[in-house]
Amino acid sequence: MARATIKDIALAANVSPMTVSNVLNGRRAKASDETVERIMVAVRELGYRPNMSARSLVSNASRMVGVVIPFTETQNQLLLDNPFYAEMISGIESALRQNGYYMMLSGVGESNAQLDTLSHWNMDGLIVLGVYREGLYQHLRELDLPTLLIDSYIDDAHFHHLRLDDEAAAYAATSHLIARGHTGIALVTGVIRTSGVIERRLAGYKRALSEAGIGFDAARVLSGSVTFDWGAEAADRLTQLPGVTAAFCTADLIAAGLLAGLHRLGRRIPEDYSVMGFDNLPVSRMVYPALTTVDQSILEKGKLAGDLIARVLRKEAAPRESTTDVRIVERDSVLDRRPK
Amino acid sequence: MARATIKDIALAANVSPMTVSNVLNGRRAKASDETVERIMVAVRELGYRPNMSARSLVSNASRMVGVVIPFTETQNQLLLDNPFYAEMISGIESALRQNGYYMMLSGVGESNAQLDTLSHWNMDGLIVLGVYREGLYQHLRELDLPTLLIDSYIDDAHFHHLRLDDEAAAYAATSHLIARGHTGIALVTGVIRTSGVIERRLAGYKRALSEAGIGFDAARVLSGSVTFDWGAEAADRLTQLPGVTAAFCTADLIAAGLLAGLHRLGRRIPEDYSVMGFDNLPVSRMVYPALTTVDQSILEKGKLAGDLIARVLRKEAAPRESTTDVRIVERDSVLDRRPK
DNA sequence: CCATCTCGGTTTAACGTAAAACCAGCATCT
DNA sequence: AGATGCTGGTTTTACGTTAAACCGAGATGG
Repeated sequence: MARATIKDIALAANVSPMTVSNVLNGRRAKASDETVERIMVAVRELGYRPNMSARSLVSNASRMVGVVIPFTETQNQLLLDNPFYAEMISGIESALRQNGYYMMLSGVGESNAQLDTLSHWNMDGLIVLGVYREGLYQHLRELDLPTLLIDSYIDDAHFHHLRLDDEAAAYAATSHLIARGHTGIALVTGVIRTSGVIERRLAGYKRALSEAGIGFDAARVLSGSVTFDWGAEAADRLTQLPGVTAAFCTADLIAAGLLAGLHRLGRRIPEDYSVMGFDNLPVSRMVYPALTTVDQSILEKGKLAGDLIARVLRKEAAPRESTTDVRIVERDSVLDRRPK
Repeated sequence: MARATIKDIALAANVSPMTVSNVLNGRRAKASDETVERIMVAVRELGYRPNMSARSLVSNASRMVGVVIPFTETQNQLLLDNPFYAEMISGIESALRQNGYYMMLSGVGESNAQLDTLSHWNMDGLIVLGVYREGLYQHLRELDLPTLLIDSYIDDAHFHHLRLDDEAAAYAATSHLIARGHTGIALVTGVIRTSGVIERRLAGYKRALSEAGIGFDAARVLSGSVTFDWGAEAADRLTQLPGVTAAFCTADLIAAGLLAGLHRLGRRIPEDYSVMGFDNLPVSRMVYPALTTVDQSILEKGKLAGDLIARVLRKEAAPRESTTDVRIVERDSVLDRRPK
């Protein structure tokens, strides 16, 4: 026997299909209690499951939100092995679900093909994580859907934004090190793209130095990629730098690599070098020593993103731009050098 | 202007909608090159995007495979923060995409609600990661879809299976420690459910001991959960055990915790305790010292899973049960105690 | 020379659902 | 008494696509 449809229910409950539809979707309270009861019995007995394809076709909506994350650069693979994205997605999914929406995950790499697949499924809205080439944003605009960009500084009224105050966060982290007596502070970071997150963190780093009367030295900015391997490599560079006693890494993944690299070179942490991370990923507790880091409560941010897009989809008032807070988590990777 | 439909294309190319459909889907080569060309031009000019809802409705298929992972126990949240699942999903998605399928991710917790949502969308097949209560499998059977279970020992001809030889893997790991002169070997593991993965690993551990003439001591089996925190806690228990010089953890996450716990207690690794993990997660390289572990190439396994279900959906011959291989990765957390 | 096949399509109908318009019967106002 | 509104529905139509059946013209076969 094929799956029961709304018509089968109608037949069994002796009403019209439209009444079944109305009752099931809680529209216009146009049904007597008795009718509702008959319908519900039929639904249960026939094991009715709504057909979302049909619903989506006729209503031109899907109750699905597409979530876009980058593909890895080398292989065309979801960047889920980056725990940052993984945690964010958990948060998004959770909030969407509680708002009655469903998540459809898609990676995006060089082509827009995957984005198209999303659009073929009639997404109600989109959440886009991370930074992409400009062409993608053009494509997003053309899809003309409610779209929330996370951690992106694209300037366009078409998009909603969720991000943290990267400048202030980097300022806070650098100041944390300065307050503990460090003056030789390196910045270990990913690629500096214009108009991006890292640029702003660099600005915060500079401001903290400048306010403390420490001169900025471009040689102390080590720029690579947001990976463990780059962190490990950066250790070699860091130890060449005279006068440096601390490193602020703009990602925990980089910091973890730096720790490993410094171990390899026989340096002690935090005695020889203090290290700060960024994100407060689970891994920051697992490395040795546990990382002092900037917590940006990724899970909460993801949930907020889900709530925001749900608000937009319900046509409720929602801010065009939202900013989340940041907080420093002290663990064991930073030495207090101040004289007692 | 609304999105162009197949009818608009038909009008513009001066053919019937059916011909457009046939050309676009490469069915029965029933179109002259010239017609194909005209259609393609129209498709490009009108920016046609297929409507999957309509397609799915009429063809009763979706080219989507549902991927089920557990929710966290405490909150109802995707267990994506477990890098094991994250990596597996990357692999699955990649393979599905290459086979022309799309992935729809869903968490499952206490209720079957989320599984129902999947079924409302007309999934073509399912991939189920991890172990659940029996009720879920009953529900899965009722959905009557091609279903691949990963790492599950449910015995039912209705399902396809993909797993590794857990007994042999644990045997290999334990033997690795024995070969390096260890005789006091603890097993630190998650919850031992009947008919589960861990039970088999326990069996492999026992067999290795027995073949080496080492007596099995139940006190040396520390069972908790597959978390960093349990590993950290287990350090206290481990250090109470007389004669123990090594621990085989059935997950890298546990091993990472154990390392942190032993550091806290001032023990050196591997000098005081050798530690082995399982999975070869990225984190196993990041901890200090880097973990010797059992690599189960999760990404490849995920890809294999995607390929397998695609084969089943194409009605090609596909094995009911597949087993993947395992390999030991030597790093710095195991001491060779054999006399030189 | 008639039957059959192939090519390049067309026509018809249907998938399951919901929006919109409609309607009968009764109660209520004025 | 006629207009109006409410209750509890029903009917009609449409969404975009594809499966299945059909068809005319020319080629092929015996």
